Amino acid sequence: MAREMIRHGGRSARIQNEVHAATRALLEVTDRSELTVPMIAERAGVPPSTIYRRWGDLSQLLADVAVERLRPIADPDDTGATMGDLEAFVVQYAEEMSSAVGRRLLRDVLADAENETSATKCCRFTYDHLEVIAGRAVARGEPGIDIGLVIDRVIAPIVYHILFRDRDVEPDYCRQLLATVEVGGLRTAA
Amino acid sequence: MAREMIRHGGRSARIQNEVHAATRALLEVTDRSELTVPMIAERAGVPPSTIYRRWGDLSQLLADVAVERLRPIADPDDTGATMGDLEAFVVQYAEEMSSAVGRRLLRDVLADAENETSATKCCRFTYDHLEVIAGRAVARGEPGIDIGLVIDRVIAPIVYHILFRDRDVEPDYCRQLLATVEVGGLRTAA
DNA sequence: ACGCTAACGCAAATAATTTGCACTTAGGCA
DNA sequence: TGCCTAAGTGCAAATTATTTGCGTTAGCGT
Repeated sequence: MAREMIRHGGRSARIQNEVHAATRALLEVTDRSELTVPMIAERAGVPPSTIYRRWGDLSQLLADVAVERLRPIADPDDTGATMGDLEAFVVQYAEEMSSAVGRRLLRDVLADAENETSATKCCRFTYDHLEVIAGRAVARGEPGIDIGLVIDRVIAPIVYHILFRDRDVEPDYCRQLLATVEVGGLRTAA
Repeated sequence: MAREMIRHGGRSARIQNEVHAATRALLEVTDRSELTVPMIAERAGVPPSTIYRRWGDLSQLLADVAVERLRPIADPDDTGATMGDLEAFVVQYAEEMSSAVGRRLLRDVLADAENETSATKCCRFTYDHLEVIAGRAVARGEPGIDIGLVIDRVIAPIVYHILFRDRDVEPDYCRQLLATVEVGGLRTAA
């Protein structure tokens, strides 16, 4: 039987939690550039070799931790109206991602050269959130939103400016971006 | 005299060139994840300590090399018309950046946690290119282009999709993005 | 040409990463 | 339920990468 056999429970899971927790805790007080695997291992109470075997190297571990932190814990706020939902989501997204912590998470996710699935997962989170908002719109009988258009017009510029630090992404700017998908009643993508 | 005293010529410059060349050469045949500083040092004919002292670590060296490779060697093509210039530039930009090499360069630039100037420099290149095109437009008496708008509407989505790998950025898609800044004769940003 | 010192090369010391082997244990199966 | 098997772990030795002190080389300003 060629079954996959990947362990999820018990010790394995406990170790994953402890390593993740140790990483998060150390990132609070340590610069990313002086964070090391042995440091995390000691704090988590495991030997370094366990971390190397399981995650490969520091950047992959950081990417894994970052993805977990970026994973949404709840659906976007329901404001009762599609544009309200969008605005609430986008403004909060920009605020979180442009913070020092958020920026680091974004970079950790992108830095991980192997396992490009980190980046894919992370952008999936955004897509899923927008899909929930789109679903609500339909349920309410409002015109649906074009998710691809929102990503291109709103999310992408925000992420670009955060990554390249060439301008702030304050709420007003986010609303300006959003306004461009609103014209003509959330029209379909070009 | 509190002059800075940074050396640019002679040996120092030669070493920088050799290390850069060695890095580029090794990246052709080696996966980024198995590239090491001692490897580059040997190929460049310098001791590893020289690299560590000068660049700090591998990711900073890779970022430095990436910035140099992204630095434009010439002004964007002059097609005789503003939209033609823009289209030529954007399509080529997307093609270069979405290749395996381009994607790696982009990530190397962003990965470097210290010295965030790498990212800034790199996005400056794009801005400068657009400024040249904008300057030509004015010189021809055509309406000027809003560089911020082009970045938000065209460059940012392209970069986003390349980094997160959630869709291809083929020429047609680039032209669609460009079309949204063309409506109303290159109108001023929102 | 001369002096000053940034940048270098070397090698020893330190730290990180890899690896073989024995052991533990999650999860499937009887 | 209680075996069985291999995924996952811990340990420690071997390897490899990184840091650092110190003497030397060579830009650059005078």
